Amino acid sequence: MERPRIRDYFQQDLSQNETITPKQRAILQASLDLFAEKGFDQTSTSDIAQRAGVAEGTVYRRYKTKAALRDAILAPITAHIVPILASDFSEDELRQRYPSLQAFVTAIFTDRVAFAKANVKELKVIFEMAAFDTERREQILSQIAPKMVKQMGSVINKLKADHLIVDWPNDLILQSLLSQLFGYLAQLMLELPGTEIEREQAYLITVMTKILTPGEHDQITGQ
Amino acid sequence: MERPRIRDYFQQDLSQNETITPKQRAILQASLDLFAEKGFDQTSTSDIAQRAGVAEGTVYRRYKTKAALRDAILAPITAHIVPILASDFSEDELRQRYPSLQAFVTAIFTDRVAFAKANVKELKVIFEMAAFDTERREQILSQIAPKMVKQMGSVINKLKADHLIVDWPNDLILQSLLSQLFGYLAQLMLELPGTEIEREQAYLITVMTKILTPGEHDQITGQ
DNA sequence: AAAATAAGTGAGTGATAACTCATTTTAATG
DNA sequence: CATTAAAATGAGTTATCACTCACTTATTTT
Repeated sequence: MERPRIRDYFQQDLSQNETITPKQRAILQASLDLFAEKGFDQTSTSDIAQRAGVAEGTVYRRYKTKAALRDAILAPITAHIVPILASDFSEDELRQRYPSLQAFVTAIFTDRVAFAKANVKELKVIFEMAAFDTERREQILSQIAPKMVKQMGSVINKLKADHLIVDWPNDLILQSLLSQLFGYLAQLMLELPGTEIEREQAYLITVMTKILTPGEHDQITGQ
Repeated sequence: MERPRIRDYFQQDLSQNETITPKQRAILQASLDLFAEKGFDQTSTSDIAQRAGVAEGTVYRRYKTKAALRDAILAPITAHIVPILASDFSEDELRQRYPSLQAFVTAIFTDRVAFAKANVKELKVIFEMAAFDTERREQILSQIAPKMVKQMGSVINKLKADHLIVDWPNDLILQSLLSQLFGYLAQLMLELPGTEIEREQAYLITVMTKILTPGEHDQITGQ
């Protein structure tokens, strides 16, 4: 059940361009950890230096500002989170036919959820930025949203054509599915008490299947 | 279509204990606005003073620290948000029978959504606090969660007894419904582009009904 | 191994933000 | 109207934080 970690792509990205020293790597790791724990504003550069075991000046050697450090952390996350969360649909999953919608939904979401679980810190960071920093939100969404809508849109269209799922506008289908997914991820990220993760996961699949299944209540009334 | 505003309870609360001067009221209003616009950390006390049209010292007259000011804002929100979001179920809605589950869900959620729309600023503030301040989150949740679970739990139990909805654990039902609601609220709060609010709202009801409707996919498999 | 380049250091700096307090202004009371 | 109390003021204090730089240590090159 090995899941890819954004962290790995992270290091991969960096070592492509220039060599990265162990101390610089420690700074990035400490920043990610602290941003996820306390949030960006609540983390000082001296906090980062302390956690990374370096002098504060070292933090500023590669990244000229704290904002640049944040962006250096954010970039690989936004770059890799979409391809993994949204891609591979048409290639792998759709090629083979699934016996039921439930089986299909299960196949698609179990490993996405596993991926999310393996990258909780990264998700926390990206959520904070997207939620409370308007500029950052627009930046992140402009990179993520179009690809996501396109990738998943093609899957949805194929399923619609075969009358396997409800005939609703794609953005509405996506919204309800993502709401369920994020609701689940919120539990992981916020470490809410009294949640049995495994049970929730099976339930998540069931609810998503139910939403997608064509049925009697599908006429959307109102304007 | 007048919906209660937390703002009103806010002023009500304050005027009960002591008299509140116009300038102090302006400070609270400015704080709420700025916290919702920029977030707590990004708002300085001088920002607040400027927006409220008072001297910075005046901000500290009633509230000894910035944190105390935050708590004074947070308290009435948490205190009144639950009774309105979760209550009145058994009293009003459940007494009369609804022709369909859809009608019941519609009746319950339309005014909750309207209430949320009328209090977007307050919701933004409470979400920021709950999302990235662990202490505040526990404080807020300990006040909100138990009441919510209890209030809505009783409604769910009655519906279950009549076999009108799925026989799932209450916390799981709540989670999926709240996920949908929050997914919708996120659009309001983040002002995401390209969303037609009215259409989403009708859709929200439909999805919630679909989730609740008993059916064939309701066995939760997996462990 | 000497020279040159890069990496790392930490005391120091300027700016900003939270918070204080002596004084002034406003409101209440006799 | 005079006196007293409360409210408001804003210049000033302290602390913290992002960021700099002259200098030291490590690494690479010749």
